[in-house]
Amino acid sequence: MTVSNPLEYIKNLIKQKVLDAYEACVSQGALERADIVDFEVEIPKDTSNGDFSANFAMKNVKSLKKPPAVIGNEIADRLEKGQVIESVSVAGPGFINFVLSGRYYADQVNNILVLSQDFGKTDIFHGQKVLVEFVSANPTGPMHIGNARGGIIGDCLSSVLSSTGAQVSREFYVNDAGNQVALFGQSLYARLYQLINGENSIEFPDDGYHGDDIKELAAEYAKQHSQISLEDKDELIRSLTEFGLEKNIARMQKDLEKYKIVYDTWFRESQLHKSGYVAETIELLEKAGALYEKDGAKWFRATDYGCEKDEVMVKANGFYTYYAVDLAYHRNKFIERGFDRCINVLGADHHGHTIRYKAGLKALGIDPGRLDVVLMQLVRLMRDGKPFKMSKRTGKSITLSDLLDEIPADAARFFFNLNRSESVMDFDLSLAVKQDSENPLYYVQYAHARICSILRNVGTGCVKDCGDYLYNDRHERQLISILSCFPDILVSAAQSLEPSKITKYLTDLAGAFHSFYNACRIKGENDCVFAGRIALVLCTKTVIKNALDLMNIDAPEKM
RNA sequence: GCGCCUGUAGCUCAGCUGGAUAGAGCAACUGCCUUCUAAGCAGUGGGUCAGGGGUUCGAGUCCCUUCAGGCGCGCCA
Repeated sequence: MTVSNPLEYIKNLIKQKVLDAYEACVSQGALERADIVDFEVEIPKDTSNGDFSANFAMKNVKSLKKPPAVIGNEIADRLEKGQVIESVSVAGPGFINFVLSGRYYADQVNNILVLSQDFGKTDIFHGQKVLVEFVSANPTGPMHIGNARGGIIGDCLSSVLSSTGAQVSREFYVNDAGNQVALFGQSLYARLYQLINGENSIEFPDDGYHGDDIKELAAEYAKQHSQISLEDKDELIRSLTEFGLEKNIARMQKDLEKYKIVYDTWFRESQLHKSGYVAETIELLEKAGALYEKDGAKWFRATDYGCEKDEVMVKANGFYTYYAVDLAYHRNKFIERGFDRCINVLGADHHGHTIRYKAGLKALGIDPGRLDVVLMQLVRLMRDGKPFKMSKRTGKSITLSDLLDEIPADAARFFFNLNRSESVMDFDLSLAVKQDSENPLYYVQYAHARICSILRNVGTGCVKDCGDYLYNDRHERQLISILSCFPDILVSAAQSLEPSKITKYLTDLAGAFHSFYNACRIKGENDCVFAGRIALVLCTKTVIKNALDLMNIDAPEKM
């Protein structure tokens, strides 16, 4: 028998044993019968107290009308020991502490060996069709460091959700229409004009894109088109825009690929316009009576759905607002493409969108609970401990492409997934470029390489499981406990939409392995110990590999 | 002004949805390679969990409040 989530399994088992013991207390008159308050079985912070602890006694002080220490002892006296539970004690304010047997630890190891590359997978979100949209940078310029963070959060979150059984699609939403794109075209036109007729021949639009990438695009266009007519401005802008967008989109795809992010779909905003889907969405709102006209514009009664103010959907000039298009896009995800759940990874500067999206969905008759927004605080760029501004406008920012020229994709992937997304992140360039032990990725990868080296040196023999070995060393037990948590970590990461739990976990796991390695020898030990420890090393290798695979980071055999 | 996020060791951050003496990494100091990878391990020092109230057996965690920082509040996207 294999257990996909051993941590959950053992917690439930202990919980049941406690309840059984309580029944025994009742039938023997030691405790009165009462409605039991739900309690938790947890791994104590300080494992010298035990492998697991239950807070049954404290939770039920009121219902059982006895001090927690008394309740704890009555329960502990009647707890059935055996294959799994080695000893029980009561400590502190009334915790019932459990020490588990060597057999239990051996079972954990064998379970992982059997499940192998499937260890970690669960089915809590089985069958759920999920769309994760992330990065979605404007195709009007290069991607910045913030996109690097959003990229790994979205990508890794997608993998985490897959591991829990969800059917996940990764999507990049390409804003290839609208005001920004028009401005992009005008900027390109101005640069091309200047290129042909001189720097001061035409005024550059005030709110245009000032970056050097625009100049480069214009120059490239000039090189590829021998006949350029500046007279037909509209046609030229159209052509330039198309040229620029395709170049930029292709470049983003290339950069993201280098960053090891592969999308299932690159969804273009323009197709929502072409197919009339935006218009259709507005009509639906109209029919639902959620719209009204004011000052020549069409407004959505967002205040009826929990927002602070109403929103313009169709501007007085007849164009749709960004919000209207985005709402149509979300309707498309849920209705046209049938996703059960959609997750957007957004920069924290967009946090105001969340409530508006949800309001719009509600008005369209779609349950807003099906949309989740992961807000990611922005990355603050530092150099030598001092912050410096980045701006797409001035074009002086460090792009994702620049970054990946400096540091390996794996290091960047690990680094940007180190902190939970809600925390602001300082990114010190001078530090990140250094590829030394300050990067925690190497700590983790080193553990894997070290394991491979051990296996090369001592061989695995014919070890298929841990044999008769019972794990009694505290380093072994600590390592096994952490290994067993892996599926539960993935579940927790999926539920909280927080993929940084994986990097945290990997660091803990690597630490436990390094400690074990220093405390316990393998080579030269008798056959029984040898088999047991090789089995444990194999497990560790499997779990590190599974976790790194999940993050799409290389697990090196040598370092 | 209103709203969202953040405040934990010198620095970067965890803290498992309320549990035991608040933990890691980096930096500092002390030990450990003629034995499986020292990119490692073991140990020491370092804290008013921003401040103040409250809720209860019990608060870094929940509520209120003050302070500090970040970000939003366009017929921009």
